[in-house]
Amino acid sequence: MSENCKKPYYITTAIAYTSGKPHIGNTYEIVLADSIARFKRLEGYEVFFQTGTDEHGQKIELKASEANITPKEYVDRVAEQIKSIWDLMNTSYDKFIRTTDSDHEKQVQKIFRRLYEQGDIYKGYYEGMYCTPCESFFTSSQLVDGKCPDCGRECVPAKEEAYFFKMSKYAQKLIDHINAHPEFIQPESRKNEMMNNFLLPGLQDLCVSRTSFQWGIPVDFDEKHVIYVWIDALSNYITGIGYDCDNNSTKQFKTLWPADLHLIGKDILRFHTIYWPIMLMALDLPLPKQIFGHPWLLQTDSSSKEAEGVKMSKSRGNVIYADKLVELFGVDAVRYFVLHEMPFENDGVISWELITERFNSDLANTLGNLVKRTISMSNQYFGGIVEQTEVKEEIDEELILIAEQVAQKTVAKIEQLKVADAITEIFALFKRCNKYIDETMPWKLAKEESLKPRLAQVLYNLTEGICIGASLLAPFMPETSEKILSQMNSKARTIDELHEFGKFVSGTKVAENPEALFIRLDPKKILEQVKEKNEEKIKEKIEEKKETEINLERKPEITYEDFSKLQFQVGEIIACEEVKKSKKLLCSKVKIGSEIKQIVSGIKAWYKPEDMVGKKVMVLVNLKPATLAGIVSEGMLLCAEDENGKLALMTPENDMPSGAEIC
RNA sequence: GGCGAAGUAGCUCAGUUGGCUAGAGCAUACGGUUCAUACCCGUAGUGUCGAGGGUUCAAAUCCCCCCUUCGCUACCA
Repeated sequence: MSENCKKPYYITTAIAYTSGKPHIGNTYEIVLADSIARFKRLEGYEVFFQTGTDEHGQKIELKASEANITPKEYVDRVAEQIKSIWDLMNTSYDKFIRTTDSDHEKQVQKIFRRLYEQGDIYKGYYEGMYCTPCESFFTSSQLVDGKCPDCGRECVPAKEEAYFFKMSKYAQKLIDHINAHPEFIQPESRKNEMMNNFLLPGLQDLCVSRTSFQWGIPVDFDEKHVIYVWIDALSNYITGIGYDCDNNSTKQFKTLWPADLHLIGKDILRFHTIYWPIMLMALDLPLPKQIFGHPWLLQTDSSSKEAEGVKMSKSRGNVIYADKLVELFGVDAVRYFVLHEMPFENDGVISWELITERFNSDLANTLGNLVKRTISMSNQYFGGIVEQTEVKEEIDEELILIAEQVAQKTVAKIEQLKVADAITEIFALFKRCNKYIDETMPWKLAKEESLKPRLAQVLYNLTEGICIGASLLAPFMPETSEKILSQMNSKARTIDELHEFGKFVSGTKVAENPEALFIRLDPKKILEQVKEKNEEKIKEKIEEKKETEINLERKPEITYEDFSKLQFQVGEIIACEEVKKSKKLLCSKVKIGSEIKQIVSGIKAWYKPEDMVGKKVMVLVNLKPATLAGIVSEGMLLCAEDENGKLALMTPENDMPSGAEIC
C-alpha cells in the first residue's frame, strides 16, 4: 500500500466533561480507543484519533464561581489535568478538541442557525421541574418524591423559553437505518434498548437551548439563549475535523467523515445512537459507521463487602484514579489490565488482588521472564549474537505456525472490537515460546559443542517469536513493546511483516544486561499499601460526612394560610406489605386516630415491611388520593433525605398518641 | 410492570445451527526441569452446566415454568 492511498480510519472517544478529575473508568475509554487507533495504524490505516473535553454548562459555571474564578479559567485547569492523564496513559490522540475552541463555537452557532432556518429547530416553552445541579428539566411525573430522579436533590418549578429539535421528523429514517445496519450499535443488545424504549414508542422533541445560565455557546440570533449540551458537545466529532455547514468543509473532513467508530460509555449510548444520528440527518451528512457503548470497569474492594460491583463514581467516594494505579504498577501494566480484564458486553471487574495476580502471572512470569531467559541464554552461549543456522527440527514447526498466524488472528479480534481477546492471542504465542524452551532444552544442547548450531537456531526461533509478539503488542503496551524490541536490538514491524517467520536479522547482537520488564509483586505488600490508602480514604470520608450540609434552593415564600392548608398527624403503622408490582413501593395501613388510611411510599429500599409495623410516623393526611402501581394511596409518610437519596421516616421524639396533630 | 441480558470448576469466563468421557486462564496439589524474575513445562482434578418439568435416540445447548442477579425503561404523593 503506497503512502498516499492509505485508507483513512477516524476514531473518537466521548469528550470528557470538565467538572473534575477523571477516574480509571474514564481512563479506560481513552486507553481502549488508543489501542484500537494504534492497531489500525499498524495495519496501515491513516488513522485520525480525536478526543477532548466538553466544557460548557451550568455545573461548570457554578464550580467556577465557588472557586472564585471564571469558567474559562476553571475549564482550562481541568482540561489540562485531563490531558495530562491522557498523556500519562501514553495515548496517541491526534487531536484534543475543546468545546471552548473558537472554531468549534463558531461552527456550532452556524449549525444551530441552519437547523433553525430549515425548520428542524423551533422556538417553544419548556415547562416543568428543574434540577439545577443536573441542569435537567423533568415532568412532575418523573420526579422521585418531588426530587430529581438522577441526583435526588430538590427541583424547582420553572418555565423557560427554549428551542426544540423536531426529533420525530427523522425517527422513521433512523429506525430504518438501524435495521439495515445491524453493526451500527455495538454491542447489539443495546440496539433493542434504544428501539424498544425510545424509537418505537415515539420520540419526544428535544430541548436544545437554555436561558438559565450563560456558560455556553450563545444562539447568535437570539442572544439570551445558550446552546445546550447536545448540539454543542456532539458536534465536536465533525467540527474537530473541519466541518463547515456552508459547504466549505476541509479536505480532512471530506476524507474522514463518516467516522469509523465512536467509542463511548454505555451510559451515553442514547445520545449517540438517537440524537446524534438525527442531527446528522438534518445536516444531510452520512452517519458514523459504528457506535460502541463499552461496558464499565467496576471496582471490587476487598476491604468492604458492600462495595462489590459498584460503579465507580465520585459521589460514592470509591474512585480509583489512574495516576495512583500507574504509581503502583506502571503505565503498561495498567493498560494491560484494563484492556485484558474488560469483556466486550458485560462490565469488568477491577480489584487489587486481580491486578496483582495478572501482573505476576501474565506480565512478570509469562512475558517478562520469557524475554529475560531468552536473552540471557543468547549471552551465555553466544556472546549475545543471535544467528540462523538452518538446523531445523520438526519440533520448531508448531511454534513457527503459531507465530505466523498470530497477526491475522489478532486482526480478526480487533475487527470485532474484542480487544481483550486480541491480547490473549498474543500471549498465547508467548506461552508457546516458554513451552518451546522446555521442549528443546537449550541448556542440554549447550553442553555439547556439536549441537551448538542447533542451539543457535533454537535461540533464533525464540527471539523471532518474541519479536513478532512484541510488535503486535505495541498498540496495547507501547513501552513494553519498545523495550523488548530494543533489548533484541530489533525494530517494530507492520502487520504485513508479521506473517512470515524469519525476519529477525541473523547475526544481531542482543542486549547484554537486559532490565527485567516487570518485577514480581508481593500481593501482601500491595494489599498493605492499599489498606493504608483505604484507611486514609475512610478518614477523609468521615471528615467529609461531618461537614456534609445539604443546601436547597429556596422555594417561594408562603403564608401561614398556605401552611395551614396542610394537615399533619401522627400515624401508627399497623400493617405493611410490599407492592409486588413495583420495585420501590411499600403499602402501609396507617392508623390515624380512629381512621385507617392506606398509604403507598417509595421506601422499600430502606425499610422492610415488618420493621415498619408499630412505628409512629408523621403523615400528611389531607393529600388528594392517587393511584400508584394500581394501589390507592391516601396520604404521604414524611421522610428526611440525605445527599445520597437515603430516606429516614420522621417519628415523634416522645411517644405521642396516634392522631396527634403536628403543627 | 414492559423490554432485554445473565446464572457453567475456588475465581474470571469459553462453550457455533442439540451429538462422543463439559473446556480455557488464574489459584490449588503432585511430578519434571534449572536458561530464567521461587521461573518454566507436564499431570491431576473436583463441576447435580441456577431449580423443576417437557421435546428427543441424544440437551449446558430447544420449549414451559420458577428462583436469583444485572441493564434500559415506566410507576414511585
